[in-house]
Amino acid sequence: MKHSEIKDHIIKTASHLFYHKGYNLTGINEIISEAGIAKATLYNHFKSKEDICLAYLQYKNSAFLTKIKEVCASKKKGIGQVLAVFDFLEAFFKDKDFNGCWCINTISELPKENQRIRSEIQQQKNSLINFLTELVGQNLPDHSTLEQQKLAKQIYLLYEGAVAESHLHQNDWPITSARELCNSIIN
Amino acid sequence: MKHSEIKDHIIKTASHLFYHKGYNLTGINEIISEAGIAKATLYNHFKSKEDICLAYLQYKNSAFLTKIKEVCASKKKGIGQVLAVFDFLEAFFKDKDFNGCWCINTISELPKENQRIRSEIQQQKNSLINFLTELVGQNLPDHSTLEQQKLAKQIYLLYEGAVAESHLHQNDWPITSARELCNSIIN
Amino acid sequence: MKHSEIKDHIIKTASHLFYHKGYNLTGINEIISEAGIAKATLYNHFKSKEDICLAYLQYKNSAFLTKIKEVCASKKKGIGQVLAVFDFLEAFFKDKDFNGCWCINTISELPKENQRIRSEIQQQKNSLINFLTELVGQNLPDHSTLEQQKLAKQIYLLYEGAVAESHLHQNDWPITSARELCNSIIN
Amino acid sequence: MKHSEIKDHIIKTASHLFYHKGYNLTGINEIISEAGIAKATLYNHFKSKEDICLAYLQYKNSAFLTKIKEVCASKKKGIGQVLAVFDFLEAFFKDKDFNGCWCINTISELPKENQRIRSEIQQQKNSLINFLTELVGQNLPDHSTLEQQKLAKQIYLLYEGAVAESHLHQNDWPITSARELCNSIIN
DNA sequence: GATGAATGAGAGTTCATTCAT
DNA sequence: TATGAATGAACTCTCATTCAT
Repeated sequence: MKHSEIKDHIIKTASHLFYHKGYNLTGINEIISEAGIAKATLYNHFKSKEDICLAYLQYKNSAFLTKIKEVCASKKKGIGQVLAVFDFLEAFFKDKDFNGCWCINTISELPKENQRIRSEIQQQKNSLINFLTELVGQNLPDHSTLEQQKLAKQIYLLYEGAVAESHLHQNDWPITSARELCNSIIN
Repeated sequence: MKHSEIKDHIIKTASHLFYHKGYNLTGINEIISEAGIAKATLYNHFKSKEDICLAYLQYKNSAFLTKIKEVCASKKKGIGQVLAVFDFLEAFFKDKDFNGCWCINTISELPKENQRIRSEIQQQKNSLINFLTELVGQNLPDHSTLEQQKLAKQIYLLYEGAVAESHLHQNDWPITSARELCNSIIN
Repeated sequence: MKHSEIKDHIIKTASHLFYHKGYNLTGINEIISEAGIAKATLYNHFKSKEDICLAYLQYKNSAFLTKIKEVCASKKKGIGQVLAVFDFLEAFFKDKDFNGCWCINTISELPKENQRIRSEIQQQKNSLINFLTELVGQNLPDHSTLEQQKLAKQIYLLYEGAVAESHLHQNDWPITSARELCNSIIN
Repeated sequence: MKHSEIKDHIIKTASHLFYHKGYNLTGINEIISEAGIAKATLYNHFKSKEDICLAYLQYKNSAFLTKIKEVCASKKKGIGQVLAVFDFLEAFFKDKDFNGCWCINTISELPKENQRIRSEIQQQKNSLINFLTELVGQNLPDHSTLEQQKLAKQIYLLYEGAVAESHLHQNDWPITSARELCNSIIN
C-alpha cells in the first residue's frame, strides 16, 4: 500500500467508527485494530486523534456534498430540484449507515475551546448554505437575490432540523414534515 | 443539609458541568470537587454516573418547560403566543448559560445501546411537541385538529433547528429565520 | 426484637452470605440490606466486620458439631458410628446449602497476620479431632489409646480431604473413597 | 527486556503476591509497584486481573508437577516412588515459601459464577490424579487397573488433606499421618 | 439504642501519546 | 517508514467505618 492509500484507509476506518460510536467513545486502539495497522503507523500519518477527527469530518462532508448535488442534479429543473434535498435526506435516512449529522454529533463531544474543529464544522455548514443558495438561485429565479438568500437559510434550517429529529425519533416524519413546509414556501 | 437538598445540589452542580463541558468530558471527580462532597457521598445518592445524567436531563427539561410556558402565557392570546416560543429562544440564546440543546448534546455522546437515556430524551421531545400542539390548539382555533397537529410538528422542527443552528453558528439568525418562517405559516 | 435477637439475626444473615459468597466478596451493605437493619445498628452489635466473621465461624461450627454428633449417635454402636461421619458428610454434600468448609474458605481470604481468626479456626479443627478421638475411643475399644489417637487423626484427614474435594469437583466420589479407606483401616 | 520476559516477570511477581497475600487482597497497584512497571504496561500484557490469576495458577501447577515428578523419579522403583509424594510434600511444607494449595486458596476467593478459573483448577487437580494413577500403575503392578485407580484417588485425597491441614495447623503431623496411612494401603 | 448520611482510601480499568528499535 | 512495548493520568465505582442526630 502506498503512503496516501494507508492514510485513506485510516480515514475510512476511523470515520466509520467515529460516526457510529462517537468520537470520544472510539479509542485509538479500536481504530488501529480495525484498520490492521500498528499504533505508531497511525501516528506517523496523523499528529493526534484530533487530526483524524478533522480528516473524518472533511471526508464525510465531501462525500455528502457530492451525493446531494448528484441527487438534485438528477431532477428536472425547478421546484423539484429544491425539494430534492429532502429526497436525498429520505434516502440517507433509510440507509443502514445513517446516524444523524456528523457535525452535530461531533461538536457535542468537544470542549468549547476547540476552535479548530468548531470552525471546520461551521465552514461545512456554510458550504451547505452556499449550495442551497445556488440551488434556490438556479431554480427559483423569480425571487429577488435577497429573498433567495432568506429562502436558502430557511431550507437549511428545515434540513438540519429534519436530519436531527429523524435521527432522534428514529422516524422519517420530520423529513416529510420539513419537505411539506419547504414546498409551501417555495410555491 | 437535608438528604434531598444534597441530591439537588449534586444535580445542579452536575447539570452545569454536563451542559457546558459535555457528559463524557465531565468526570465524577470534577462533580464532587465542584460540589464539595466526597466521592462515596455522591454514590450514596446516585447509583451511577448514568443516573446522574438522567437526573440532569430531567432537571433541564423541567426548568425548560416551566420557563417556555411562562413566556408564552405572558403574551396576549393569538398568534403572538405561538411566536413566543421564538421569543423565549431568543432570550435563551442570549443568556450566557446557553449551550444548545442538552438532549442533542447528550445523545451524541452515548452509545446506541443506551436505551434508558435515549427514551428519556425522546419523551422530552414528545412533551415539547405536546406543548406546542396545545399552544397551537388554543391560539389557532380556526384550523382543523389535523392541521393543528401538522403545524405543531413544523414549529417543533423550526424550533429544534433554530436551537441547534444558533448554537453552532453562535449567531441568532437561525432564530430570526425560524420565527419568520413560523409567522408565515400560521397566518 | 430484643437486643440478642437482632444479634442472632445479623449472624445468621451474615453467615449465609459469607459462606456462599465469601468473606471479602460480601460487603457490609449487603449484610444490612439483607438483614433489613441500619448500618449503625450493625456496628452497635459488632465492633467490626472481623467480629462478625468470628461469630459466623462459631455459629457454623456449633451447628456442625451438634449435627454430626447427632448423626453418629443415631447409629448402632461400633464401626458404624465411626463411618457415620461420612454419612453425615454425604448428606451435607447433597444439601443445597453445601459450599465446602467455612474454615478453609475463610482462612484463604485472610492475611497471614490475622491471628485472631486463624486461632479460632485451629480451635474448631481441634474440637473436631477431639470429637473423632472420643468417637474412636467409644467404638473401637480394642485399640490402644495411642492407636486410637492416630486413627482419629487419619479419619480427620480423610474427612477434611473429602469435604474439600467433593466441593472442588462437585462430586461425591471423594466422600465414597474416603469412607472406604476409613472402613479398611478400622477393621 | 523482551515481551515474553516482561510477561514472565509479571507472572512471577503476581504469583508470589497472590499465593502469599491472597488474590483479592493483592491489588493491581501492588503488583505493578513490586514489578516496577506502569499500570498500562501490565494491561498491555494481560486483559484483566482474572487473566493474571489464570497465568498464576498455571505457573504454579507447572512448577509443581515438574518438581513432584522429579522427586518421585529420584527414588528407587516400587513403593518408595509412591510414598515419595509425601516426601515431596514434607520438603514443600518446610520451604519458607509454603502457603498451602494455590487452588484451594484461590477457589475460596472467587464467586461461584467464575467458571473459567474453577475449571482450570479442576483440570489441575485431575492432572494430579492422572499423575498419581500413572505412578501407582508403574510401581504397584500387582494390583488390577481398577484397584490402581481407586488407590490413586485415595492417595490423592490423603495428599490434599495433608496439604491443607499442615498449612492450617502449621505443623507437619498431617503429612506424617497421611504418609503412614498411604503406606498401610499400598503394602 | 437506633439511624442514615458522609467519608478517605483504594479498587480495577482505559486513555491518547511517545520512544527506542 | 513501520513497529509494538511502555507510560502517566484519568476514568467510574466500592470499601469498611464513623458520627451527629
